[in-house]
Amino acid sequence: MPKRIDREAKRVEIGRAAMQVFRDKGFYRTKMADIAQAAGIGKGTVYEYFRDKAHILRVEFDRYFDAFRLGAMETLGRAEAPGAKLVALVDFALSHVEEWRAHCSVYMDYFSVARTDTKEETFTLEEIYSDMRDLLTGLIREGQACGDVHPEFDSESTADLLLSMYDGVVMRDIFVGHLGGTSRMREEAMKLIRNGMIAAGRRTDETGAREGGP
Amino acid sequence: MPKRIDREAKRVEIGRAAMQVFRDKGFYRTKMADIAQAAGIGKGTVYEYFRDKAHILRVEFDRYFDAFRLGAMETLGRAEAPGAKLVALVDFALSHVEEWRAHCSVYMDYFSVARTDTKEETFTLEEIYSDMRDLLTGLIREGQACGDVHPEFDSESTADLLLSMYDGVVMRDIFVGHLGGTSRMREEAMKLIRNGMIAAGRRTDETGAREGGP
Amino acid sequence: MPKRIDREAKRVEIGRAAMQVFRDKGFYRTKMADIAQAAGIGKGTVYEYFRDKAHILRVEFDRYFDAFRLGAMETLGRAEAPGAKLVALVDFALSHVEEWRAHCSVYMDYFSVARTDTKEETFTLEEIYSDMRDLLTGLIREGQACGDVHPEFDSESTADLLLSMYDGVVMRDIFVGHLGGTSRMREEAMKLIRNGMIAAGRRTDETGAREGGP
Amino acid sequence: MPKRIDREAKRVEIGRAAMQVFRDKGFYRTKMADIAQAAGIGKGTVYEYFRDKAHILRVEFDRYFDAFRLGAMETLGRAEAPGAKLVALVDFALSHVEEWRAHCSVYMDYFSVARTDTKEETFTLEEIYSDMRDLLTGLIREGQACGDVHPEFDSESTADLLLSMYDGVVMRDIFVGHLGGTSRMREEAMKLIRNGMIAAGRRTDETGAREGGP
DNA sequence: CATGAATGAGAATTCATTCAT
DNA sequence: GATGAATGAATTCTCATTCAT
Repeated sequence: MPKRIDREAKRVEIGRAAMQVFRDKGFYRTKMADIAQAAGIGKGTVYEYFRDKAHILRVEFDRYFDAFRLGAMETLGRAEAPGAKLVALVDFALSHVEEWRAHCSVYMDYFSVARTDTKEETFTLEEIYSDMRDLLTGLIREGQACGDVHPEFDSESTADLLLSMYDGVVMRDIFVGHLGGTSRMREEAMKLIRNGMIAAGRRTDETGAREGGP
Repeated sequence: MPKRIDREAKRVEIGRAAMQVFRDKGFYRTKMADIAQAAGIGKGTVYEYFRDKAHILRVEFDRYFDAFRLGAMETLGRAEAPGAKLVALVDFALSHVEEWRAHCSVYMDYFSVARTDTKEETFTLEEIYSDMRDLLTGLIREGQACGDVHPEFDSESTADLLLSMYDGVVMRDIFVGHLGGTSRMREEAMKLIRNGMIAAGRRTDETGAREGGP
Repeated sequence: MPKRIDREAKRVEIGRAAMQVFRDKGFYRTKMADIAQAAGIGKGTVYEYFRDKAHILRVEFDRYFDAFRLGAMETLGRAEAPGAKLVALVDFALSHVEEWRAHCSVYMDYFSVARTDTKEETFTLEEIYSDMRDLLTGLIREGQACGDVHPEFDSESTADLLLSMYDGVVMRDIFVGHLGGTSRMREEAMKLIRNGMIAAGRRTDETGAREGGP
Repeated sequence: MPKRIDREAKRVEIGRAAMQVFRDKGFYRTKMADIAQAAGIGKGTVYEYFRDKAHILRVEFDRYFDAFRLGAMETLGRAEAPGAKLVALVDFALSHVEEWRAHCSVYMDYFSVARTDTKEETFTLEEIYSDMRDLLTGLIREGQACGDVHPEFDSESTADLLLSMYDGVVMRDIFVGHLGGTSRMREEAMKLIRNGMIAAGRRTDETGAREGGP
């Protein structure tokens, strides 16, 4: 039992070290030796914990996506109306980016590896995008049904757009790189969505009232 | 009397073939031999036209960014008011994605290579982002000054957000992959921005009136 | 608990094998694969011990020159008079050629590589030539001052000439190739130098008296 | 007929240009393109005049050795006694180095190529060395027979030694590189040989009397 | 378990040589 | 003849992965 825990702790430690290196040099330019060195262990030892280089990425992003899923569910549970849920979800997603900055910097590489991997390993990517897309589409439809969301928006395309915004913010972080940028972008995004999509008079959510009635 | 060849045309041709392969297999998994084969030429010939693999990417994306810059300038020239310019610019940017789909699919790899390149080659990336950011920031400020744009938006962060949306849409294309998605996302994005950022009563531009109101 | 290996011993072993191949095929025609095969190891393993092909040469000739330097110093320590030192030094140098035949055969390639190397690695060549030239020049001058050496010789040019003789003997070995040639050339060289440079009556040294006479 | 001459002139011109580049970069690092550029012609044109890269070397050194042979014969023709012939020959050989400096710098590469060439082309090298060795051996023997040359020298080994001196002086030039060095080395070499090998009282030759005696 | 020495498949790149114009 | 575009054989070098200790 303690063994288990030690092993798992070490795996996490190696994963963290690897992500750090991926972030600095990019996945493809990172050598297993770099990872081993960063983790302070021998080259062969990495293979005791991960099948191969791509596996590290996979495991790390499984953690990332699991946290995302969990947070998203919690967020949805806390809000009542569809419009509020929608806004809260977007807000959560962008805040998630801030919390997982280390992973975001490597996101593109994960994308690239997931997309071009030849072994047919399962990468969570397509699945979670599909899930989130369905979720958003449903929320928009419900929101429109109850008058929270402007009816002029096409639910599917708008869901795609929101996902794209999320992706874009993730990428942005890689470039601009200075802390705080994401947080402020998130605020603007929230304004944009509230103003642009949510019907006036419904723009209140638990994140904080933005517009108050008459 | 030697063989006369339009080197520039051939270069473009090889570049096109390379982009095709990059799109299919990803930049890092693409071998120079693949490119040569796709272009129907010998392996060594590729090196007659490009210094190395990354150079192909660089040249192709220079073309991409040049076209972007040109189109953006033209777009700005056609609109009058800052708000209209802003909307038109976003509209153009998203339409550019549609036109240059082949490049967008490889965008992430360009990102990755540009970011991690060890030789100190010049990649246009940072420069154009910086330029566009300044441009957008300026437009938002002007728009706010003349009442076109809601004053609650922070110009810099909002510029970043719009750039992120652009990046996100570019990426999206890689995943969803089916044509038309981008076009419909663009429409939703325009609605969102008009509704959310542009003051009511100013939401008309040459792209088409959306809300008139007396 | 990992595999323990005497890295230095293995390095020497690979170096030896490489020199053998260089000798047979010449440096430029030798492939890393040849060296690996000759050393009975894998291609990649060579790179664990040497940066590249030229590095092998460098390391091997560092050993050669170190031995030369050491031997030269010892030789000088054993002789008393300048003339005797001079003669003993030339004698040692030529005997060194015999001992290091394997290296001499590759000497020209070392020359060539050292001279044209593009990376700015340090090759010992210029340094040791410069050192030896100074040493010889000094000895000749001292010898002339004390009457051991004929005064008509210009010390610097004669030092150059003696170095050239050394180089020539090194090269010769490559061509003639049969053992023993060098040894006999050395004898003739000693006669020539004793007769030609050393004043009669001083032609005795510890290497063996040649002319005594009252 | 004029065609012939033009062709030959151009061939010489290309050869000269090639030697210049070989001298600067070394034979192996020189590309055919470098040679073409240095000669101011197209890459393919070089092949109109030379079979391949090694062929340029071969042709150029044929010219070098032809000149050597011719000069040696003339030199021998001018001297009378064996001792004088010997001295004159060595003197000529070293002066030849001075005259053909451009070739000497490339001598080692010629050596190397000649030694390791896989196609079984004829390189003059072994032949001329063998010829010169025989010639020198003969002269020494004759000189000893008539009392010109000290009897203690072994004719063959001494011939080898003299050849080695020649080789060494050729090499030296590559390193030291400053003009004049060779000329002064030659003077010292002549002193050494006259004093060391030639019997007193016979040390006069057409190059100039050195020792008269009372 | 941990390790790092060994490996060889694989990719980039070079460049002598050919040959259509 | 002259040329330089095209080529692919040849070589270097890298690095993920294995495995004996």
